[in-house]
Amino acid sequence: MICGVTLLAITQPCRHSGIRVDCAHCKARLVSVCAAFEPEDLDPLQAMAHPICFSAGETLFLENDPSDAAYTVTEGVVRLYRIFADGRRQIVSFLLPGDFIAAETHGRHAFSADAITQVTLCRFAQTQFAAVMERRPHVLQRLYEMSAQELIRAHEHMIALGQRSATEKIAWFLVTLRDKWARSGLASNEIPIPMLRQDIADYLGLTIETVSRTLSSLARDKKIIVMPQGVKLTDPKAVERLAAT
Amino acid sequence: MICGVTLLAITQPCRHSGIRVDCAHCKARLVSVCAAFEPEDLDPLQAMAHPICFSAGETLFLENDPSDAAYTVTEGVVRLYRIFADGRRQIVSFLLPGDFIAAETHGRHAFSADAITQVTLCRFAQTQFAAVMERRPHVLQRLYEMSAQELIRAHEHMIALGQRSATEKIAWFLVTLRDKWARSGLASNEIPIPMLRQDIADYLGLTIETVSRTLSSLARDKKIIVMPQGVKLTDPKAVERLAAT
DNA sequence: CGTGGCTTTGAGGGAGGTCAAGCGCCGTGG
DNA sequence: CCACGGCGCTTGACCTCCCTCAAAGCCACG
Repeated sequence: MICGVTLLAITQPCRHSGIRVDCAHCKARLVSVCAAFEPEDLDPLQAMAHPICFSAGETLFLENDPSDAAYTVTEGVVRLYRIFADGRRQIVSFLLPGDFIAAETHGRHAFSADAITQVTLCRFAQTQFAAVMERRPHVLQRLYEMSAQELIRAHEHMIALGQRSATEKIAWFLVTLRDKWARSGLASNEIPIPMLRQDIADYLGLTIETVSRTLSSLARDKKIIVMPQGVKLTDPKAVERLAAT
Repeated sequence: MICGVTLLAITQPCRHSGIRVDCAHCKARLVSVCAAFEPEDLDPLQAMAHPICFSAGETLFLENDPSDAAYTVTEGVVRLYRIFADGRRQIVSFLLPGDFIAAETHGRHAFSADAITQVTLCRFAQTQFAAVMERRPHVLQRLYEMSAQELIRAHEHMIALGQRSATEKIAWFLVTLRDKWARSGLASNEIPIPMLRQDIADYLGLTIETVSRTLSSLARDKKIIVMPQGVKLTDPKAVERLAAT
């Protein structure tokens, strides 16, 4: 069954309090900022990490909301986006477990975010976080490296938006999403896709119709199989060739 | 005369050695990483900063070149880009004085860069730079902030590429370029544009013909005046409205 | 079984790409 | 000094890919 992990997450109840933080067993730790803390030195991390939980569809925050915290996604998928007055929406990135949210200017969020599936986050209050970094430069170092990495990803997204055809965009989306899942331990050519067609369209600068048509066309060519909750790459090489990184 | 600054830079001779670093009088200092150093504490900065100079058209480095340094642009304009096997090119950003270059993965440059005008850079050897940051966390802090800021700019570029029409893209390009120049002290509605039409096209995901047609159309509507080395916004409000940030 | 949200598919149109020609500017050489 | 050639830019005509509008299918839920 495809997307077992995601579906499981959706069906679990979402409790907003009373959850214990357990950094030692956190699946997201090693791919997140938290990896800057040694396993035998998790106490200060655990002390300032506060878990929050959102159901699918809930809004984490809106653009321009005052921001006094940073977050690490520990479970679920988040979309980060900006909306125009006329309703156009650009999804800037999909956040998976391990991803860090700190994009803000002058204490306000630069983008809106909401939960695509059920989501759990670790919340770090800005002041505490700053204090910890003061004493542990390598945490800041780690944060900087992650941000630089994120910048490179953003650049590749730009390439996709600016230079690729609809088919290439979809192929690129599938391949990069597969690799992102792999990073959080789900390495497979069966790619869970919890987001709606509209999300994919707004991520790639296309319309839902074009997304749908393109997926159908790839399926007709026996390169993929479209499933209710995701896509299976039956000819990964061909799809990767289309993605043309 | 429009673009006096840029033209001056182009006509100056480019000497590759024998230039003294003078951080105290560097125009780019206050907007770059170097702002993390106090005015009375510029010696360590000056000690590790090595100036390099490139003529218009020269390549600074190519994608995948090993990278053992970071750079700050002190004069001129640089384009950062990636090229595909089939010749498509996406320009990821234009770097102006004060901008910092450190985008790399695993010691290799993630993108290619070359000089659009004559360019001078301050080079910081990776090892020295890392050593300084070790002792001065606030430099790292500054670097992180700049990188986060850059990430936000990249996201806005993505929005431009994904959601905007040709006219909106051009308007956005003009407005943001104007504001970038303003940041390095050249605040005016007469915008120097040292880059070629092809550069603009590859930056916005358009063709040179569309760039040209769109500029002509904006000029016909009396919103701008197209000049040999740049563009003058005759109706800044209208152009800003089109840019629809 | 009906309703509503999401997706797929089809038909037609338009924004921007492609191809091609011509212009303006500048450096070079006769 | 002017003719020539090259490069970058502009403009026009045509075409294509993707968007728009519309309808129908699928599935979950009441």
